[in-house]
Amino acid sequence: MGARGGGAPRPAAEAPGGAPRPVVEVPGGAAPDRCVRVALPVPLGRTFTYRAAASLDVRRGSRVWVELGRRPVLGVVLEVDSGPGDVEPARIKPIRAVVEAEPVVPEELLELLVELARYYLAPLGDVLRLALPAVERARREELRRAGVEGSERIAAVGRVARRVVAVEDPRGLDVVRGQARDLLAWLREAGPREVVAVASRLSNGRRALERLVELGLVRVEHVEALADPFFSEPVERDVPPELTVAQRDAFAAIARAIDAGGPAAFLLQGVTGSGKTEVYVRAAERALAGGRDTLVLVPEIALTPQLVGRFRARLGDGIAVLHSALGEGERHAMWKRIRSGELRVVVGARSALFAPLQRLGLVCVDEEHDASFKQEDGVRYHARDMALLRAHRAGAVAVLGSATPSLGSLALAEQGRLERLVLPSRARSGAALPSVEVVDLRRMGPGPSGERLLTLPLHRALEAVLRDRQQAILFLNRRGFAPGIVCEACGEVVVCPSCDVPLTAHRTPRPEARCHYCDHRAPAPEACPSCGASALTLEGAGTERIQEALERSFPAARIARLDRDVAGGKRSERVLERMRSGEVDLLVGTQMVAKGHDLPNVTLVGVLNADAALALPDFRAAERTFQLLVQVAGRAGRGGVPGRVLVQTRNPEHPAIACAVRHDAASFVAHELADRRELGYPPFGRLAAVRLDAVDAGRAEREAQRLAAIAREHAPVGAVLGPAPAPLARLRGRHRFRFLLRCRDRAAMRPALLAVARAGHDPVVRVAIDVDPASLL
DNA sequence: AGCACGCCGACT
DNA sequence: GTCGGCGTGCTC
Repeated sequence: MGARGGGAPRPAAEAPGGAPRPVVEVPGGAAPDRCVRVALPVPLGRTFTYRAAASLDVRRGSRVWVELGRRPVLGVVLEVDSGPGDVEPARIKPIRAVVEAEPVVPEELLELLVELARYYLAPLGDVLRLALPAVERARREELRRAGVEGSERIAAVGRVARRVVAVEDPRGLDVVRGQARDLLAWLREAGPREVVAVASRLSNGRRALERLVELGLVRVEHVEALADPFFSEPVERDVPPELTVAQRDAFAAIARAIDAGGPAAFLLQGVTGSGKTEVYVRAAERALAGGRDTLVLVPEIALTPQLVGRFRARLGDGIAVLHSALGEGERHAMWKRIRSGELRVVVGARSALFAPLQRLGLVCVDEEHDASFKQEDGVRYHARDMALLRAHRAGAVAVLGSATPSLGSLALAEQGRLERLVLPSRARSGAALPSVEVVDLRRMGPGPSGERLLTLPLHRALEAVLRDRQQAILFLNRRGFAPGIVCEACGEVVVCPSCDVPLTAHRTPRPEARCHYCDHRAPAPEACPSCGASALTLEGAGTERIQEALERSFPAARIARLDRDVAGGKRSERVLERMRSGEVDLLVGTQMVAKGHDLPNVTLVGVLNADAALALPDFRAAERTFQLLVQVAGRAGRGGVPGRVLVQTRNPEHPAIACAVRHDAASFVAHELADRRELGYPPFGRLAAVRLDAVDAGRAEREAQRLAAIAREHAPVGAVLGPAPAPLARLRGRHRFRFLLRCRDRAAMRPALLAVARAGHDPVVRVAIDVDPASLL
């Protein structure tokens, strides 16, 4: 085929920045083809060049259907008239079709994606797949069926729902009576609704609806269903609460920036309960009023139903909620409604960063310190950092909110790159900060229950709570019954066969030994796998053991446990609901109890072992511990009753613990920043980790040595640390090594990372470059 | 990543 | 004699 014809390819004629020039002449004097640079959803670290017939309307951001090898793929045009580059012109294939000329993502977002790929050394194709719903990467069959004009059909996936729309009509409401009249009034007021919602609203809703359709007052149209738990129940609009003085000041500053329409960035620092959400909501209203869209990022959407509820209650249903429970079709439907401008506020976790809002004016990142904003596999981006970048690019206002801001954000505030806004007290009057007491585990034996972590002071405090019919939360960052299974006879610890980490003993629902790093499970061993003696004991305590001990000591109390074993995702909300309604007196749990749930009758919080997180081999261990303690302590005394927090530790003088106890964030930050400065760790330097793993330890190590040597050649002296076995030296049967790059700034680090990325490697070894690692584990 | 091509074992 | 295993190599 191919009218490649007489167009003798010119020698690559390009001067960077020079006038774009046609490279392929079309016989007969027709307008010449252009070369177009296209990003494809393949994990190759480069773009591809295609020919676009002059008649095709292609622009930067257009989606095009091209052939890669022998398969059709959808790509995104990055550059029109790019010239052939160093590709032999004869090899350049034509664009098969322009799926839609209108840019698939806003220019600002496309720039972000390109920049993100560069920053994290990730293939642009991988980054594109993050940003486009799966359907947008359509497969061969779909493309075939869809044909050239097929963008709509390619996209038509997902369930279809029926929606009722009031028809523009000069007649008043009085043309109908009864329920039909009420219904019409509601539809005209509230806008389109799904048929299901309409029918259930009135006792005889279906009949009323039929009547309105007969009269031509409403129309039923087919749309893609939302089928979303967050939308299943209509939310009553609520009245904006009055702002505190601090909220008003913070909002005023943000509103000024929004009105000015320029980029600006704020750090909104406020303890839990100080009303950050209300500031976000008002800022979103302000942005909407000015014709700009809002993006709200939260650490985990399942844990923030209150925040979502608040947004819906105030802004109505024009909100997209993106969460992991959405199916591919639903996600896609949502994506399209965002892109079309129908939904102008997006609330979601990490990946919502890529929501195709057209006129972004406000980006809020709630709980900005939360580590889950960092993607830990695939493209390892940090959603908070990229949110700042996106906001800046889009000329939008960024608001990072937290009770315990990350040191990175605090450093940015000090440099004046974030404007700091502080909400000092709790919005609800009468809710004072709890008193925090230290229990020194070194001087404390086991309490009356016989359990070491239920010390006497804690035991007494629990008794008081139960006596006063209040509630308590006990926090222990360790699920299962016991974290160690040890043989009394030979001293061996039972470890996971594929991870070399100690197995955790579980008792419920059945006695088992489980690995917390892979899915290994085995029936609880009867005898020592190493010496055969029947002398295994369970060392240490996890949440299950604490729950058991509490049940023994307080038989009358109603006790619940909240961790990944009892409550994955949705069920955690049920446990919390039982707590809220007073069906539970004592709640034992892991991280999950620390997040911002509002439990007004909780007056006691016990941190059973504050040292657990401190012991991790990670330069951020102290920061994490401090944040965790402040967050957990924030669970106490949110109602009218003052709260009490007991922090059990063997390191009472450690700054992370001592400062958290005194509510003294400033001292902690000063201390920790001084440490980081001395060691050249972020925020005073840049860090990148190169992680390698393979089944064969020798090959992984050899590759680590080789790549580290390459990095050393391209990095400042002393910047490469390692390689060394990773803290979890074997995981899921693979041996892990890593080395670190620690540089003054990004520019110093980049050549070494590029060299590593380009070096290629032994195919049995997996290599991942992690820029700005969130965890060194 | 896909999807080809390519070169060695058990089946109609 | 073919179907099919996944090794390796390329995609403008």
